[in-house]
Amino acid sequence: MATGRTHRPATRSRGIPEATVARLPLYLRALTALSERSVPTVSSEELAAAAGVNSAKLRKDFSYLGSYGTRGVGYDVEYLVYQISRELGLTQDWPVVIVGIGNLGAALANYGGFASRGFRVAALIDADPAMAGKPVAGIPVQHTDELEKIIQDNGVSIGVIATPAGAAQQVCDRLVAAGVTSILNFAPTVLSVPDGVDVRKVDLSIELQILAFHEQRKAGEEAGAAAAHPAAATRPDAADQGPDGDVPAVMPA
Amino acid sequence: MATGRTHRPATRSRGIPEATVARLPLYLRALTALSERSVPTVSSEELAAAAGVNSAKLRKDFSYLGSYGTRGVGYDVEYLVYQISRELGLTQDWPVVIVGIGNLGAALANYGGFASRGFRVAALIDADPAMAGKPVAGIPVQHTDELEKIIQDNGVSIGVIATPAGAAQQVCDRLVAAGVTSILNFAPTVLSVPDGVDVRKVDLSIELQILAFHEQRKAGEEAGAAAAHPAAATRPDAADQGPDGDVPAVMPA
DNA sequence: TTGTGTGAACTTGTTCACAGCA
DNA sequence: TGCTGTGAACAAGTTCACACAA
Repeated sequence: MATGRTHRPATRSRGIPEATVARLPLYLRALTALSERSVPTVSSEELAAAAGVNSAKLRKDFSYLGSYGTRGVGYDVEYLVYQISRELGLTQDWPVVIVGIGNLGAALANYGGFASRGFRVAALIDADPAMAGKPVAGIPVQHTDELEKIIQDNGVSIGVIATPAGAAQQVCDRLVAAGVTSILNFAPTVLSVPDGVDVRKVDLSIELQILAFHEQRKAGEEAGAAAAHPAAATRPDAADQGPDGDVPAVMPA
Repeated sequence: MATGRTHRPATRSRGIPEATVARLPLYLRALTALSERSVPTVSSEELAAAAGVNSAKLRKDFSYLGSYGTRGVGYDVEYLVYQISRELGLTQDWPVVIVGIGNLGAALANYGGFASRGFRVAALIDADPAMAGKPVAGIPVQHTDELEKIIQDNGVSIGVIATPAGAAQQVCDRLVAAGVTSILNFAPTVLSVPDGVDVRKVDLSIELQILAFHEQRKAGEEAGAAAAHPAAATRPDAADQGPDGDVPAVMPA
């Protein structure tokens, strides 16, 4: 166990590991699907398969939240959905603003999963005066000049930056100054923010480069097993999606 | 990794930790910016600040690549750009297909950073016959029927899935069967793939949920220091971006 | 019997702090 | 002198394996 002291489950579990937090949405999605199919209970094994992780990890993750399962049976789907939602703070409504309504911003505005789970697009903001008033995904775009007012009037604490890289830091500074404390950044730039503000970044080109690295490695390995022809031994049921490090790598000191 | 078996091919000493690989693109971007400003050398301290990490980590990361710095001086920018590019496999050209040309697919197709660094959009594919032939970002959309042919003709090994969740697994299976071995998945679904295929996922709603978790926690902590008014102590140089940060999400099969 | 919950072992990643080279 | 390169300490995350509740 992490902290020496045995913590009380039910209410406030201090210290849920970050890696666990990052997986809760995954479990939640799988559970929601089960819930829609009116499945009453799941075992860690089944749920883990659905979420693409292994079952020991899932059980460990859940143990940080409390003891919500029943030995010999499994987890109650509805109950878990509720507990995880609460833990993630999704039982309340989070107004979100999207800044930068280009291709990507529009895609985000149209993204359905947005609204579905506690998030509400409070406003779309763009620097181009020609965009002002034009509706995107049914929401009229507002000009950057309104940014501070929008944030304050709507009590927005989460902002999404989908501007070009050059504008991102400036937009970020204004968001933060206006009271935003969590930022999801799609611009390919490192943002600097004061303490207490969370930034998460999503970066297409970084993801591709990581894939290229592994791809290159595979190509260099034309010696191993039945490589060479991927089309051949397609066995589409590998199931276990979750763990992250492929390429364990030898690492000789 | 999925099956207990640690697949450890005969590949040489190349044991670059996954966490390091995930940061190399960051360093590369910072270095490219320096290169464009004709800066000849950087210290680990400066480069680390530009990339949003701390300098010890950066030095450790570089040490896995080799000894490319000069003590007392720093790193040669051009040389490092080359070494990292090579390590990431960006000295070759990677043809990529994007499947699902909705809002998001179009945004991706238009994304400049795509082409800039070794990646080339070889084709855009969509299931809607009405889309066929329509140019997006200057590239005509092709129908899903052509998928296998496109992959094979262009030697594509990296595929981007930007379809609705319901179609993602099927598209994935076809991509893999046709020879794709790396997939970047934007659909909110767990994909199952055979061993040897890498999947990385980008999921807006997961990112937002993680932010909501931290946001909720902040709200519950209204006791701490300078609470309530973030606008106050703005100190825009906190530098280190990834506190809990990246949480990549490599999902090998 | 079944499947959760969890100490304990293990693996991976980060930070420290300093030896040693330019 | 200044900054890299790296062993060693530390921290976080994952997996194992089994006691134990239902």
